Amino acid sequence: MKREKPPTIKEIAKKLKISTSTVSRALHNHPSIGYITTLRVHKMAEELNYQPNQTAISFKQRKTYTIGVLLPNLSEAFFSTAISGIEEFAEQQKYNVLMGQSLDDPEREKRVLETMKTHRVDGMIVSISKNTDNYDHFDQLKKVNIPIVFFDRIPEKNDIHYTACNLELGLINAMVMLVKRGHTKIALINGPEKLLASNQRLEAYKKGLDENNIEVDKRFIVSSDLSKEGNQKAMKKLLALKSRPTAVITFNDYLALDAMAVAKENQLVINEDISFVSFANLPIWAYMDSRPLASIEQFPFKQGEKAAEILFSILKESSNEESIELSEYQQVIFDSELVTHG
Amino acid sequence: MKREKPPTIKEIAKKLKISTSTVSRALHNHPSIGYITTLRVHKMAEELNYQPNQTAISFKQRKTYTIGVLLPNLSEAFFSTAISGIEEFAEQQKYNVLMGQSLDDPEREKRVLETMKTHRVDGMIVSISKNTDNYDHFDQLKKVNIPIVFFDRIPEKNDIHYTACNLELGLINAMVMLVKRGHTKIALINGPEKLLASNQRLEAYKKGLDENNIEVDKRFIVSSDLSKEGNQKAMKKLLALKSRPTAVITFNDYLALDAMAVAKENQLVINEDISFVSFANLPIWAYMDSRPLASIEQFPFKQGEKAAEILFSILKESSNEESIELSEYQQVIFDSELVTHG
DNA sequence: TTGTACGCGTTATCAA
DNA sequence: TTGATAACGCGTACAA
Repeated sequence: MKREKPPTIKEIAKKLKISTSTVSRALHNHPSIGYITTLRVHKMAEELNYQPNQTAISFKQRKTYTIGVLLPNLSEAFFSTAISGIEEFAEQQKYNVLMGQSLDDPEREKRVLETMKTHRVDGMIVSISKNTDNYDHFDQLKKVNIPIVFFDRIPEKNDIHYTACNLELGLINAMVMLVKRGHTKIALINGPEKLLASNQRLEAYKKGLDENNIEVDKRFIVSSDLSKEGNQKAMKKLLALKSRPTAVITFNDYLALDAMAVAKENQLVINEDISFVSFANLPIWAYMDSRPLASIEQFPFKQGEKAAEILFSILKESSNEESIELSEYQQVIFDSELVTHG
Repeated sequence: MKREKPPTIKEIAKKLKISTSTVSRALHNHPSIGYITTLRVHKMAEELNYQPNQTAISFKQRKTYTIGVLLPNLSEAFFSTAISGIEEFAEQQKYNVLMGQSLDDPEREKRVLETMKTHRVDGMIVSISKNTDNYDHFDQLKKVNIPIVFFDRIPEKNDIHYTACNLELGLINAMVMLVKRGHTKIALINGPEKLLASNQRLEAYKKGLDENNIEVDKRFIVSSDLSKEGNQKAMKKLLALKSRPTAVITFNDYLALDAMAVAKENQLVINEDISFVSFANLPIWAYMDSRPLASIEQFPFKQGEKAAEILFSILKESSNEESIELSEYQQVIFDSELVTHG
């Protein structure tokens, strides 16, 4: 069984004894082609099961109708939700999605970016790995005119497009709720200090305390590398304090899970002896018995969708060759929302 | 700011006053090219920041070094875990992953498949939507020589490559465990009847009962459309029986969550008044208080990885033009494993 | 060891 | 309304 090549416009042309250019135009319903010819071409195309060779088109048009999405980890709920939103948007625009994960390894991130670049994706959506501190490889893409929209985990730069989530509002609402319930000893288990996301949480935390006229107690601020062991260690550190916190805000849901487990081991009753609030990345608290009082929702789906929207607006604009590089950087910040788990 | 075209071998050739073929060969370290020339070419390529235009190569070689992955839903843990495994394997092979989701809509499935076909992916990994009952569009791909490896949700045909998971072993082990604990009234909340996966579960369930010398009681077999309401309704139906089951096996973890919630509403204590076993798709039981006694693990990551492995073995083989279509269909079935949640 | 010439499938320009 | 031809970037058979 020989591998037969898919039909081309050339074949259609030959069978119909017309030129390839006529076929091409007929297939695109070009007005200059006669009605009958157009009809005959379409019929023959149907008959031969013709499909345009996208690789040839991409090559010629310098456009692949493909966007690249590079995320730290596809199996994390937060990111897989986001990618679902991105895919939906892209599908509507008849674009394809090329996917890669960095696994939080900067080297892998660079490699994946490289292959996406050589594959000539039209644009990219990127959430940077938590260990990335050098953004040169991203600038490289800019040079070859591949726009990037950063998503959620963004570099600390101004000359970029991005979507992100402002954690402040949600966190401050959380604190107001905690204070209303009588909590004053509110701790924070944060992520790695070098992470931008950690900084944001810390700042918001301090601001929240301030707005509620609570002094910052440094012992209540601990951090974890986000490994299970790190999480447990951080929580244990808090529980070892003479004056224990009565409420704990955690960097994310996974951390909350680990911290709550440690609390339970210490015979503490969740949401009685000690309350939790976490930054959301799990969708299933509603089913769980021990759960945080509330989560601070960051809307991965909406964020992903928006990132895609921004990217496509850039792509469209740059194909109207007139106005290149005219628009400013698009930076959309969603407000986090407090979701209580009654 | 003009969009400058990326450098090509032509440019390198011109600057070095040699021919493009020499450049091409030098870049591939062809032995026939002199050492010095090779060196000069590499240096110039470096200098100009040359990168081969993959779209041109794909076009010429009729090979895109891209595989397509089409899954029902990227935001479901089971599938996002799988895709993580697939991506890892593909990355090792320097392949790209084009991703799409059907959202269980056969029309969307068809559309996505179509665009992947026109984009000339080298091969595909597909988990079919639960509403798909016509496989013509998959056969189309076969015709144009794009191999497909089906994954987990596979069509009922023999002439395909696939990886899947045999649920029987895990389920029978589950039943043995249940019987050992004194259960004889074991119910099954199954998925939609037309789903292959439901059939498999039902067959395994019957076999499991048989091996334990328990009669099949039809009232103990109910099914759900897998919506939250459907799940609750199914569980309520079981609880409404005069002679209630003492153990319930559920189609998947989500169903177990809903069913357990209903049980709790009825003042039943999980794993005392009524026990659960589910087919696994959630990774976080360890953290939950109410959880099934055990889950039947289906290894999405391993399955995904294996599917990728099979696909690449096919791709490699078909590039050794000698032996086309020689090999048989590769069909790998993993055994499910019972994982207890002590 | 290197260069010339061609073709992959499509679209665009120019000519008829 | 249609056709001939060039071009996109690369690899390669053939020639030198």
